Amino acid sequence: MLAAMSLRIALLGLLTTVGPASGYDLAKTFDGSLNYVWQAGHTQIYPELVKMHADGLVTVEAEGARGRKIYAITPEGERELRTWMEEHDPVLPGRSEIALQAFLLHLVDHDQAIAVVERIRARYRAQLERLKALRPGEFGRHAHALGLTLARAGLQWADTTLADLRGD
Amino acid sequence: MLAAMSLRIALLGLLTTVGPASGYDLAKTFDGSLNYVWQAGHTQIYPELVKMHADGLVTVEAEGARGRKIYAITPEGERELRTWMEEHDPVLPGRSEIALQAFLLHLVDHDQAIAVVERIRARYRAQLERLKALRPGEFGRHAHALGLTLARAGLQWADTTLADLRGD
DNA sequence: CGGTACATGTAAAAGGTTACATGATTTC
DNA sequence: GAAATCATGTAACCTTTTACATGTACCG
Repeated sequence: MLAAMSLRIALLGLLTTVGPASGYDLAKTFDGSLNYVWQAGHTQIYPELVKMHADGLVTVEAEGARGRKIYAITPEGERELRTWMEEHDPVLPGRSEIALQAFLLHLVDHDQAIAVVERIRARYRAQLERLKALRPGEFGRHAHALGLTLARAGLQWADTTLADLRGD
Repeated sequence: MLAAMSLRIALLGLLTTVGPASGYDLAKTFDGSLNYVWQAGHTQIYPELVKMHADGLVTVEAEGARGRKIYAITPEGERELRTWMEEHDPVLPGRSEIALQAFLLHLVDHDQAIAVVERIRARYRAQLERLKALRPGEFGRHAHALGLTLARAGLQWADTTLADLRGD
């Protein structure tokens, strides 16, 4: 069993949380709230559901109009999900364009550096606003709190850095 | 020109910051400090340098012992790097195993939830310690500050969440 | 009957990881 | 002369993105 497969876990988690759903539904949910913690488009979700079906983690519970297929999690899928939560040691994101720009700030001149940090600030600001606008429950409560905390921290860094750059 | 290509930017940034270097050197630097903002192994770096050479962004300045090749950034490479810093709107990391576990916390029982958050806490703690141990200058000053701020925020979330879980 | 939302897919390319492979130089 | 480090690479595989492709049902 591979270490990654987080897309699988996200799908199994959604099926457990919201009950049986189609790939289309799951893609919408990704778009609406889960996308703050894990992103995936329908072109990744549909084939993955087929593989999960082959692996016995989900079943096709019903087929509706327009070829709609309703997937439900199986006991084996539940076991896989629980095992991952209990045993998987999560890794910190190892790539961040924002952190890379921060890292390379010294390579651009003073005014450009300010512009870069202001762009980063706007990103964190937008993230914070989007998270604040989410209805509670639309997003896992603890993940929501984590997202808010990290967005506020990023914003704080941007403000401190701008003050530093301007007042030198 | 594609939107991503951040590995290229990271390599160009390093060549500008530390001067001409071999793929081996660059891989070491990735390992030592840049890895907090962008990760890449030598198997990704070597072929990328070859492509960047073909695209005129770097030159092979010298060849040393053991087939060592010293790459230097070209004016075109400098232009590419500057353009990215000036124009690229950075995106927030869209996938986090930590956030995914936080999102799915409600699916495991109380004791397991505490164990999950403690594991996450240990991750942020280790990150914070590693960043604090870095000699200043070994890591871009602003990226270092951002890393510290985000690690402290994650730690804070973990502490708050643990208190919340324990005192219900 | 035209537009929007529903619903599912495939294929090619890009980005990233793991395993394999080779050989030179230095240090003890 | 054995071990560690230097130094570069390839191949297979997995993950993710982008572009292409198709057809159904509902709403006005």
